[in-house]
Amino acid sequence: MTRLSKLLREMYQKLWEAFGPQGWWPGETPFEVCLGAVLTQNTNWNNVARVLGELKADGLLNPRALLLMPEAELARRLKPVGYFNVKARRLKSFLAFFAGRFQESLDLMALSDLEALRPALLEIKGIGPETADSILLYALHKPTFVVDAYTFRILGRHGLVGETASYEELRRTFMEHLAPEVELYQEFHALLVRLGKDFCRPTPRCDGCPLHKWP
DNA sequence: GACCAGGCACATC
DNA sequence: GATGTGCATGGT
Repeated sequence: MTRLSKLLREMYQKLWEAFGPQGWWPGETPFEVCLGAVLTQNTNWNNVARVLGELKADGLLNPRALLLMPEAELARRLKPVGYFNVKARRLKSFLAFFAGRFQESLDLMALSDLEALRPALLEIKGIGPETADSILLYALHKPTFVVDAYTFRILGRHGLVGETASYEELRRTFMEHLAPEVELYQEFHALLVRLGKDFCRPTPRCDGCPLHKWP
């Protein structure tokens, strides 16, 4: 067992003991998870939940309705999440990809393997590495690790990776040192976000942090 | 009123 | 490859 795999397991253990299961991703259907992944880009989840709730209440939280909706109307509905023009365009490009290749069926999409689907998702304008990995891990249950701003900050501050590490370096760090288990990856990422929100802020709040002065 | 939030594309050096 | 900029609302 390498040093890193030991540290990562230890970190996961401490977070689990401190916070318990996070039950991610919030969302009733895989499709809703995909939309949330795009809408939450650089945005507070509360704003996303509001917009998704409004779409759901109006019966519009499905591929067909959103494909038919004019982009300008979609943008108007996305206002609370910020970047609404950009995100309307990004959702439209995701929907087009999805309808074109999988006939609106996430079940078919889930049949594709990770190695084929990840590059395909990354081809879509507006789907970067974090959004692609979120869709793969939480909507399609593929064992890929999601790296986000909190992951960079937490691993950097605790000296597990260099300050200049790239997205792929961090993703590889997790995937090469942990068993490729979907549930483990889901909980670990969610726990890192929880830690980031509660303690590992841009200005740290170390008082009470379960990883204080660790390792 | 500043700072922050579960990024990404694109231009430029 | 690294670095800078635009995109924008809502909570603290």
